[in-house]
Amino acid sequence: MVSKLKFLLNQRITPKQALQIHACIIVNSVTHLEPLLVRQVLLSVSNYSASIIRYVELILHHMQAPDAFSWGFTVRFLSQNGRFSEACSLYSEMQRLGLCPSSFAVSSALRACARKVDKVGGSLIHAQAHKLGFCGCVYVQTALLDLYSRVGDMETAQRIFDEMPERNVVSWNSALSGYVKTGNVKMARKIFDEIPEKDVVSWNSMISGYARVRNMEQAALLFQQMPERDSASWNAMLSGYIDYGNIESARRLFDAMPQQSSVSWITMIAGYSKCGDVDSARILFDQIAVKDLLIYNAMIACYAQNSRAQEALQLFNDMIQPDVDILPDEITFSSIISACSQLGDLTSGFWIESCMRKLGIRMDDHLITALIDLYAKCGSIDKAYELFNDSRKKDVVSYSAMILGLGMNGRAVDAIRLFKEMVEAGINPNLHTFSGLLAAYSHAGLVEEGYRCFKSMRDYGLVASVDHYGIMVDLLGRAGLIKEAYNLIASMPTQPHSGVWGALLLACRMHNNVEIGEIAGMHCFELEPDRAGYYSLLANIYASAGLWTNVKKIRNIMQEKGFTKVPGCSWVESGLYI
DNA sequence: CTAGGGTTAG
Repeated sequence: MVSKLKFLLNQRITPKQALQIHACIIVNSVTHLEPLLVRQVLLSVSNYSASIIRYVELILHHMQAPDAFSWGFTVRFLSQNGRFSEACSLYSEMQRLGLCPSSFAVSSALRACARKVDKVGGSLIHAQAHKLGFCGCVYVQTALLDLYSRVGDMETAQRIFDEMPERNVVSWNSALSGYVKTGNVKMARKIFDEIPEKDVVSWNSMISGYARVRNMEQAALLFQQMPERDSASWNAMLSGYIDYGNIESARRLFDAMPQQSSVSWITMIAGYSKCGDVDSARILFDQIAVKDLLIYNAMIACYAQNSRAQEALQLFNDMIQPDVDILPDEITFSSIISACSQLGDLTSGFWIESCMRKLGIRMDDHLITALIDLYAKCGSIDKAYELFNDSRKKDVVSYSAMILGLGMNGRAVDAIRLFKEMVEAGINPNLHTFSGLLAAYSHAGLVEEGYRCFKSMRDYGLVASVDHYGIMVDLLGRAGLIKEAYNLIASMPTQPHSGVWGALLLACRMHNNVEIGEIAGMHCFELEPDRAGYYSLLANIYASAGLWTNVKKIRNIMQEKGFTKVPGCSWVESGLYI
C-alpha cells in the first residue's frame, strides 16, 4: 500500500488523484504512514488550493506522528488559502502536542491572525515568537507589523517598524497599508514618500488609500504617474470608483483595462449589485469565459442581495452541475441561505444543511447568523433560538437577526429583552437592529414604547432611515393615530418612498380616514403608478364614507390603466410589509 | 514564508 502511494506521488498528480490518495488513506486506515510520505502528499496537493484544502487537514490527522515540518507546512498552506481559523487551530494543536514551531509556522500563524483581525491570538503568538527568539527574523517582524496594522493598532505597528534593524520593501508596504486601512492618508503618504525603492505594490496601496477616502483625483494622479501598472493597480481604481458610487466611471475604466482579471470581474459584478443593476451584472457574468468559485459567489450574492432569491438558487444549482462542477464554500452558502430565507422556504433550508454536511462545510459565524435568520423567518423560532444560544460569538448581526425573528413571531417581549441584553453586553445596535425592534413593537401594538424606542435611536448616534419611518407610520397608523403618522412623514429629512405612503394609506383604510387617505393615495399613485392595490385601497376608503362619485372616478382610472381585477389580500405578499 | 486589488450573514 505504501509503495503504491509512493509511486503515485512520484507522478505529477491532479487534484482528483490527490483526492483518491486521500480516500486510500482513509479506506485502508493507513495510519502508519511515514512523515516523509505525508510531506510529499502535502506538497503535491498544495498546488491545487481551493477544492483540496479540507483534505490536507484530514491527511494530517491521519498521520501517526506528524513532525513539526508537516504541521508547519499545513499551517502555512491553510493560511495562504484563506483558511485562517483552521490555520490558527492547527497551530495551537501542534503546540499542545509539544512540537516547536519554526519561524515558518510562526509567520504563517501570524498572517492568519492578522487576516482574522484577531489581536488577542496574534499577541499570544507574538509573545511566543519572542520567547523562541524569532523576533529578529525579518519575516516574523513584517508579519507582526502587518498584524498590528490590520487590527488597527498603529502605535504598536509603528514601534515595531521603527525597531526593525533592516527593512525590505515588504516591511515598508506593510506599514503603508496599515495607515491606508485605518484611513490615515496623511501618514500613509508620509511613509509612501519615504520608501527608498517603491515597487508596484507601494503605488497600489497608496492609490487604494486615496480611493478609500474618496479622493479619486489624487488616486487618478498617482495612477497616471506610476512607472508600471499591474492588474491590481487597475482594480484599485475600479473599486475606488465603485465605492464612490460612480458606476459609469468604473465601467469606463473596466472597458479600458488592458486585461480584466478575475478580481476585475468580481469587483464590477459587486458594483452593479450595490447599485441594484442585477441585469448588467448578469450580462457581465455571462461574458466570463472561465468562471471560478468567487465569480459564482459574487453573482449569487448579487441575486440574493437584490431580492432575486429564485435566480440565486438557480445559479447555485447551475454551478454544482457536473459540467461546471464547482464546489461551493461558506460564502456561497451564506448567500444561498439568505435566498431561502427570503423565499420563506424551510424545506430547501434543510436540503442546504444536508448539502453542507456532505461537503464538510464548517459552520462559521456568518453561516450561523444566516441560519438563525432562515429559521426565524420560517417560523421555527425555537430552532433559531437554539442556534443563537449555541453560537460562540454573538455580534450585532446575530442579535439583530434574532430580535427581528422574535418580533415577527409575535414575541415582542422576548425581542425587547434580547435588545436590552445586547446593549448590556456592550454591543452597539445599528439600523438593522432597530428595524427588527421597531417591527416587534409594531406587531405587539405597543405604540408609546415603540415611539420612545424610535426616538432613542439618536442616543445611539443613528439616523432613522426611510424604512424605520415606514415601520413607525405603520405602528402609529394601525393604532389609529393617523394624524400623528402623517406628521411624522412630514417631518422626514429624506423623501419618503411608496412603502411609507402605502403604510399610511392602509392605515387610512383601516380607520376610514378620507382626508389623509386622499393625500397618501396621491403620493402612492405618483410613486408607483402601475400598482393596482393603491387605487383599490383609496376606492374602498371613499366607499366606506359613501363618496360614490369618487369611487367611480377611481374605478374609471383603474379601467383606463387596464387593472381588471381588484386585488383583495395581496397586500402582505406585495411587500408593503416585511 | 511577510505587502497591494475581489466574493458572505440582519
